[in-house]
Amino acid sequence: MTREPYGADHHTAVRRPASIKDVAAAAGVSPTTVSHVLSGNRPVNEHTAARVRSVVNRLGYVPASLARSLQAGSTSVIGLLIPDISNTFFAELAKGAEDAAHDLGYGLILCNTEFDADREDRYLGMIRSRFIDGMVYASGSPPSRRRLEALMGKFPIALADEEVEGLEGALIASADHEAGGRLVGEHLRSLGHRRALMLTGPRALKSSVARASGFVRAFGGEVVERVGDFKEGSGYRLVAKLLQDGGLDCTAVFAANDLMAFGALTALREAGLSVPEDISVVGFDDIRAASLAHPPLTTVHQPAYDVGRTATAQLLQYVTRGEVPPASRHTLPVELRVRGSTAPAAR
Amino acid sequence: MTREPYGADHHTAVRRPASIKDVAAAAGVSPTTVSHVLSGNRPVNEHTAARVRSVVNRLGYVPASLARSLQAGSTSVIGLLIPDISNTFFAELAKGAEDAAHDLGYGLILCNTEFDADREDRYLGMIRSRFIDGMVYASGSPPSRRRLEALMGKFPIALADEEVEGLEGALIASADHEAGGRLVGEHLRSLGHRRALMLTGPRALKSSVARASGFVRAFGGEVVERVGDFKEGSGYRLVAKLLQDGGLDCTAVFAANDLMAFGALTALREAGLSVPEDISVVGFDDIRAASLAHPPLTTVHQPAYDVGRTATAQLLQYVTRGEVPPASRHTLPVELRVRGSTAPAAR
DNA sequence: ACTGTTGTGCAAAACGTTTTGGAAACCTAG
DNA sequence: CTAGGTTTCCAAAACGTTTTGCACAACAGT
Repeated sequence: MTREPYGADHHTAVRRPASIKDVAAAAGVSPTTVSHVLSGNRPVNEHTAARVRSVVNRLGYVPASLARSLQAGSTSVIGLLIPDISNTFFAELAKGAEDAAHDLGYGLILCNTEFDADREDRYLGMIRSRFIDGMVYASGSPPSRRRLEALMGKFPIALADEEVEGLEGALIASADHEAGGRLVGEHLRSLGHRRALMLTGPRALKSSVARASGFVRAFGGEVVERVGDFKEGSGYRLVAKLLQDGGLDCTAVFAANDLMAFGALTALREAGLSVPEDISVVGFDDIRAASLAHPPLTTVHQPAYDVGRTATAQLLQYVTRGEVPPASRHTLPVELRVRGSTAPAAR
Repeated sequence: MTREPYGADHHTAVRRPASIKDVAAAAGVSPTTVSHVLSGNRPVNEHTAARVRSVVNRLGYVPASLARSLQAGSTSVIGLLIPDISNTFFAELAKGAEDAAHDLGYGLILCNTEFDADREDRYLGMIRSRFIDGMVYASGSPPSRRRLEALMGKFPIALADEEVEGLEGALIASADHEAGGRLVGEHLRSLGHRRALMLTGPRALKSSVARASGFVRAFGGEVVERVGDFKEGSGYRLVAKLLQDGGLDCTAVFAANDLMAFGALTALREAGLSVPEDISVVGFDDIRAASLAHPPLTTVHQPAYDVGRTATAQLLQYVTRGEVPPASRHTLPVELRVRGSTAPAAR
């Protein structure tokens, strides 16, 4: 019993697809001509072209993009490296990146790292092996800085919303964190607040530092700072701790992101304080839940979508020309969304 | 003035990377040997191997994965087609898919369609041009059925959470929508509710129908059905309309997803009704905002992550063997999360 | 001395395209 | 009839790997 070269083993096996040679043979022309017919790269006699096209249809021929990419020297695919796609901020950013990529006919590989350095390395390997033409990098787990630095000059990379410490010379698109902090500061000041608690994010992140400094400067009043980790639990713990250790001597809380703000809200509620009557709370990011929460959270809207879109569009501008992008900064405007969690300072 | 072949135009141009030939030449061996050294596919004299490795390092040689893929006949990349990555359900699903892909060394291309048929077509083209080895399909915009059907037998495709109407013979992973509806029915019944409003999703989606039928069967009481579109606005409008047209003659509302439930909540609140005292509300999905809302929403937790992970893992099982997956169904368990939006029926 | 066996490395084919320099045939104008 | 132009198509090279068959040497066992 002979074995067929392809398929027929069982109906589940994938059969060899038609190649350009098959089409050429069936149409009685050379592969060159088939290529020209399909690409329109050079004129072909209309009669021959029609015959080729009919064979293409009959055989269901679709050019192998791999071979095309190999020849062209680029894949029309880029990567998007982020820590956690289930975080709505990054999901929005991804959406913007995907849109920008799609507009220029590029594909986008989702590189979700879960903050895992090995995983990040593996994905960065895709750019070194030239499987992707570029990378939009939005992770910023500090240990990866060195590796990134080595790649930066050789491959097209754009930084989205992360100004990694010590990484100058990069193409960067990010929200105006400083301005966001400032808006909050002005808002609370105008409501008569003079003493506030600020829950910051990790000190290593420039964005985190910028939010805090913008706030402190604009607020003018007294600010107590506590360092969190951008997670709900840390907002809860920091506030609960303060409440327990002899009370929270302030009329407003500014958390450097919404998640921590929610944690703070829970802690305050549990302590019998009501928001915004007793104390005002402000977040940062404007995630979906912010407007749905009770009370709806006053927060700084971050243009996550635009950050992703801008970073990607900028990157592609250079990728399409086969260039490594030069240093440049694109700062996107931020907006204060005043909702129900802030009110005039209690007296 | 002569033009250099690569780079040196300006420091921004990408220079030609070292190829296996360059390495071979520099090490005084054949490309074959270099390949064997790196792949370990055949033994090579340790002395020669060391020399080759040193040249590899010196030149910073990284094999071009494109060429490798072309030769191997597969790219180790699959696609994930979804309508909207910024929807937390799909973001979770994507996370599961990405994890499963990563485990087997596969990359994942994000195909976000925004429910746009053209966009979907373009992405499906990637599988026909064999740029991706398979596709996890989670969109289900009805018009694409025919196209999908044509692909199904020829390329590896898995359906995630969408049992597209009339598309049998597929590999499917989905949550147990029917059971979810049943759980809600039982819950409300046990709280003494006898008359309920059900806000369903589009009739064309099997999942939507299953949620409703499971609910109706288990609830037993009287059910008024209204068809929505899974968006917040439709939940709001449907309830507002009913309230206006002579009152809502029921003690509970079951929305086929959380977003519509939020819309319903808003409409009820605006009408002066309080939840859950006057009327209970239940959602479906358990998106992030559900637990943060006020009152926290009772809902059915859908294992989005597992759906994505299972669909992908199953698909890859066949992809790695070069087979098209056979029909099979993987139903994942669902869980009722009882929170603050449901209470015993008012009398 | 013959026959294997093992170790080592290379040449060439193959994967499926696109691109480029001509060749052949035909036309046109002088 | 010839020089130059057009039209139409093809052969071959190139993209960068992996795989396979083979050659050559060295060495062992008989």
